[in-house]
Amino acid sequence: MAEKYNPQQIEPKWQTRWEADGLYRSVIDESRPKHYALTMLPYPSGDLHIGHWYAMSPSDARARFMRMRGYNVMFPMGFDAFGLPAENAAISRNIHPKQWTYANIARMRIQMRTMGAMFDWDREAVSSDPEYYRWTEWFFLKFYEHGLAYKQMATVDFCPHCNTTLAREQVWGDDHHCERCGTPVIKKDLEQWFFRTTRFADEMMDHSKIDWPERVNVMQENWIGKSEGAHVKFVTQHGDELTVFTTRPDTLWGATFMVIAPEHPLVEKLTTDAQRKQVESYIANAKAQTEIERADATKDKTGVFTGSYAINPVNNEQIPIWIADYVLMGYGMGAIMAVPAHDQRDFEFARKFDLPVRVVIQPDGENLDGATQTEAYPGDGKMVNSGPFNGTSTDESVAKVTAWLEEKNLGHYAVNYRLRDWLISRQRYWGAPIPIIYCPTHGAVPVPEKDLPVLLPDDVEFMPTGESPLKFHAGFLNTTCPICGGPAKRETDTMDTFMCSSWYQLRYLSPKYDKGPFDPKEAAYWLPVDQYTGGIEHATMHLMYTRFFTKAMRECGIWDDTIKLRKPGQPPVDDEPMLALFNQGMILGEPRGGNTVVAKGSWEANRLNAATIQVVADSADELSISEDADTVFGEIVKRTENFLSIEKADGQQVTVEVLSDTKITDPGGNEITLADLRFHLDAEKMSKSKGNVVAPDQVVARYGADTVRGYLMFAFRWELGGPWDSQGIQGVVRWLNDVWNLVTDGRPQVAGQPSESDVRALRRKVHQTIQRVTEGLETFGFNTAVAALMELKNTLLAARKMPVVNDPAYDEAIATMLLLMAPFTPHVAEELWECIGRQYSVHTQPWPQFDPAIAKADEITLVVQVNGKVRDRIVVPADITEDDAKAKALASEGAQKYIGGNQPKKVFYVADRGMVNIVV
RNA sequence: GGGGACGUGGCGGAAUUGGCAGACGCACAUGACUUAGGAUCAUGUGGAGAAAUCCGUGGGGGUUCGAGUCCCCCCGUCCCCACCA
Repeated sequence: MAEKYNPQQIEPKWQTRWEADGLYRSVIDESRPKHYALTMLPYPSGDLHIGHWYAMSPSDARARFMRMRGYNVMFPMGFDAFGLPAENAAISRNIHPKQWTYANIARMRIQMRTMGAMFDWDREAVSSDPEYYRWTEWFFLKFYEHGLAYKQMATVDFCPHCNTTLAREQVWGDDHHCERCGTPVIKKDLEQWFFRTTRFADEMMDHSKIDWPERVNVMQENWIGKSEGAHVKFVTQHGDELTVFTTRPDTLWGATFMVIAPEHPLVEKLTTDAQRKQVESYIANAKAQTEIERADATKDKTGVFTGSYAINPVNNEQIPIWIADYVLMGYGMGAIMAVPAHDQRDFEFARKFDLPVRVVIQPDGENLDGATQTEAYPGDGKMVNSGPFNGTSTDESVAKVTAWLEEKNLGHYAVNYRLRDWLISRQRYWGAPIPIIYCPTHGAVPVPEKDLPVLLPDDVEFMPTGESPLKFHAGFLNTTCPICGGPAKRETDTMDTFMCSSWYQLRYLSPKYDKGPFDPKEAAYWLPVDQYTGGIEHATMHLMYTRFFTKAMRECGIWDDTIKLRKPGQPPVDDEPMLALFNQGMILGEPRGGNTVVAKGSWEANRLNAATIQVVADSADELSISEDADTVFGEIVKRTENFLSIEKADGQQVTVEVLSDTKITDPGGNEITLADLRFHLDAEKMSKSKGNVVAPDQVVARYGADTVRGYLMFAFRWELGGPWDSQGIQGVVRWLNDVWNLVTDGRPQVAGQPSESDVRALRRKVHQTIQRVTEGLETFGFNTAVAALMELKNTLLAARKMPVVNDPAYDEAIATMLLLMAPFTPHVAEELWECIGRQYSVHTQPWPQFDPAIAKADEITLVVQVNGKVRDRIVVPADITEDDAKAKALASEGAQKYIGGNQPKKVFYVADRGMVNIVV
C-alpha cells in the first residue's frame, strides 16, 4: 500500500522546486501568442483573507490553463500599499505606516506562496515603493502639463471619520457614506486637485470594444449619465446670458418660469431689494441642510422668487426667475427652464407657488389643460401653443427645434453628463505626494521631472486634525521655487490611492525600469490585459479610473514609444486597458445555529438576571423542559459582553443578563464561560466582530492548498460566491484522496481481456471530460469543470474492477486526468505526474486535445416520448437513420402502450438529442 | 421614480441553439467493516403513492409536437442610479 495523500509534505516541495526552476517567469517570446492575465491586487491590510483565495486561485487556474494551451502567460501580483488603514494603525498602535505596511506585505507574500499560484514574483510591484510612486507623481505632472489635472475651489465631499476629501465615486448609497468607513460625508468648500475625467465621458460610455460584464457596463453608463438635448440661451432683464440645459427643447414654448440653484453665481445680481430678505434666508436655510435632506425627492418643493425676469428666446415672453434647491449647481448649468405642464418637479413647484402651467405637447386623442392638469405629462404627442412648430409630433420635434435654435442662434445641440471630474486630493500622509510647489511669485509650480520622486518623509506626527500631517513637517513643507529659487511651500495633500492602482498593470511589465513608468518593449508585447478578474465593487471607481488613465496617457503622448514597437493587427494599447473582465462573487461566513439554552434566574424589568445557564443538546426534547416563570428556554441569537438574546420557540426574544456569578454549563454539565456560548449566525459577510472569518492559513494547514483551491472552485458559481461550508469541503477532500490512491496504488490485478466496447467507453469518457473541463475553464465555469473531473475519477474507480484496466487506454486516462487537474490542483497533479513516471513538469505539458470522434458514443439511448412525455428508452446505434429511429420508437413497448390503436399524427426526431416525440 | 440581475430538492449547484429536470458534491437513511468513528465501503435519496402512475424549476396565462429555457402579467429577493432638468 502506497503512502497516504499528504499535502503538507508535497505542497512546499513543489512550490520550492517551481520557484527554483523559474517555472512561472514570464519573458517576452515572439514565437508564442501572449496572454496577460491579471487579478486585482490586494491591499496589505494584514493577513490573506479567504476572499483573496477565492479571487486569486480560480484566476490562477485559468492562467495555468492558458499556459498549457500554448500561450505565453503573464500572471503578476503586487500590493496596493498606500492607504488610510496604515495611518490608522500609526495612530492607534503607535507603529509607523511604512513598518505596518511592509510587515503585512512580507506576511502576505508568504501566505500567497502557499496557494501555489503561478505568480511571477520577478514582476511584483508595490505602490508605496519610491520607485513606484515616483511614476505616480510623474503621471500627475504629465496630466497637469496637458490640462488634465487642475486645482479648483469646489464644494466637495469630506469624510469626517477618515478626515479627508473624497471623490464622488467614493461616496456611496442613499445616505452618502464614505465607501471605506461607512460614515456619512459632509460638504466642504475647499480648493482641491481634480483630474479631468469628464474629457473622456463620451468615450467611456462606449463599451463595445471590451468584453466586460453587462452589469459593469450599465453601472458605468449610469454613472457617466449621458443625456442629449440642447443648451438654450435665455437673457435676464439685466442683459446677462442665462443658459439652460434641457433634454426637451420641444417644450420651450411651455417654459413659464426659470429656476436657478441657490449657489448660482447670478443669484446676487438677480435678487431685487424687495426680495433680498427672503432670498437670503432661503439660501441660508439651504446651506444648513444636509446633502441628504436636500436630495430628498419626496419632500415638498421649496423656493423663493428673485424679483427678476428673463426673456424666453423662442417667444420673447417675460418669465420670472426663481431660486429653488431642487435645481443642483453641480448638474447641467445650475439653471433650468421650468415647463410645469410636462415635468413633474416643475409642475409641483408651479402648483405650490401658483405659477402658470401651459400645455405645449398634446397627447393624441386628449385635451390636456394646464389649469386642470393634476400631474405633468412627460409623454409623446403633438406640439401646440408653439408658434411655428404647432402640429409637430414627438418623434421629430426635438431634432427640428434644435436645428431651428441653431439656425436662429438661440441655442445648440448639447450633451450633458452626470460624471464629475475626479477629486484626487487627500488630506492624509500615507499616499503619493502631489508634486506641486507653491511660490509666492510664480504660484503653483510643478516639481521638475528630474527632482522626482518627491519623497514621503518618515518622521511625521500622526494626528487626526483633518489636515494633511505633511503640513506640520517643516522639512517637507518648506522648499524652494524651481523657477526663481525663492522660498516656497510644497503641496501637502497626497493623491487618492486609486491613482496608484490606475496604472499598476503597467508597472508589472517592468517594475525596476527607471526611464519611465514602464518599458515600451514590454508594453508592446504584453498589452493590453487580456483577462482581468476582480470584484464588482470597483465598477464605478477603479475600473473607471484605469480606463480614464489609459485614455489620458494617449492625450499626453505617453504611448507613442510603445505604439512604434507594436506589431500590426493587435488591439490598440492606448484605448482600453483590459479587454475582458470577469467579476467573482464573495465568500460569506458559514451560517450556524446558536446554542439552545435553559436560563434560570430572576426577572428585573424586561430581562432575566441569570443564576444558571445550561446548554442543552441540540436534540433535546423541548417538551421535557418545563418552562416556569423564572426560566427562559430557546436559541441564543445574539451575544454581547454580558447580555444574551434568547429566541423562544414562539419567536419571542428575551434578554438575559449574565452576571459575574452566573453558572454556565455545557450539556455534559461542565462549567464553561460566556465566550464559549455559540450564537446564531446567518450567511453574511465575514468579519472579525461576528466571529465567522475563515482563516486560509488554518484550512490550508488542515486540508492543503489543493483542497482549498478545489473547494473554492467547486462549491459555487464563481460569479456568485456563497457561504463557506465546513462540511462541503469534505467532498473535495474525498476527491483528492481518491485520485491519490487511484494513481499511487498502480494497476490492480484483474483477470481477463478488456472488451473493445469497454475501452471505447473509457476513452469516450476521457474525451468528454476534456471537452467539459476545457469549456469550463474557458467560460469561468470552474464548478462544472471540477464536477467533470470527479466524474472521470468515479469512472476510473469503476474501471479498476474490470479487465479494461489492463488496456493502455487506462494509462492514457490517468495521464489525461492529471493534465486536466493541473490548473486546479497544481501540487497533487505534479506529484502524481511524477509518480506515473512522466517528465517534469505537468504544468508545461500541452493541454489534452479533444477528439469529437472518440467522444462520440457508438450507442445511444433513444428517448421515446408520446405527446411530450417520456414513455420509453431504447438503446440504438449512434448512427441510426431518422427513419429507423422513428420506426423503432413507434414499435417500442412504452410507445405502443400510449399510442394504443391511434394513428400518430406526427413524429419528431431530434438527432443530436437522441429523441423521438410521437404526437397522437 | 428609472435601470439591472436573479428565483430549480433539506443545502451548494447541473441542464448547447427550446429536446430525458436535478449532473457533481454536501447532508441524510439503511447496511457492511470496526473497541471506536467526524474514517472507509455498498445501496438509496425531488414530492405523493403499496404499485401502476401522477405531480413537480416563485405564481398565473401564452407560443410550441415539446418550455427551467421564448413572450405577456403578477409575486419575491438582491444590486446600481436618482428632485439629473
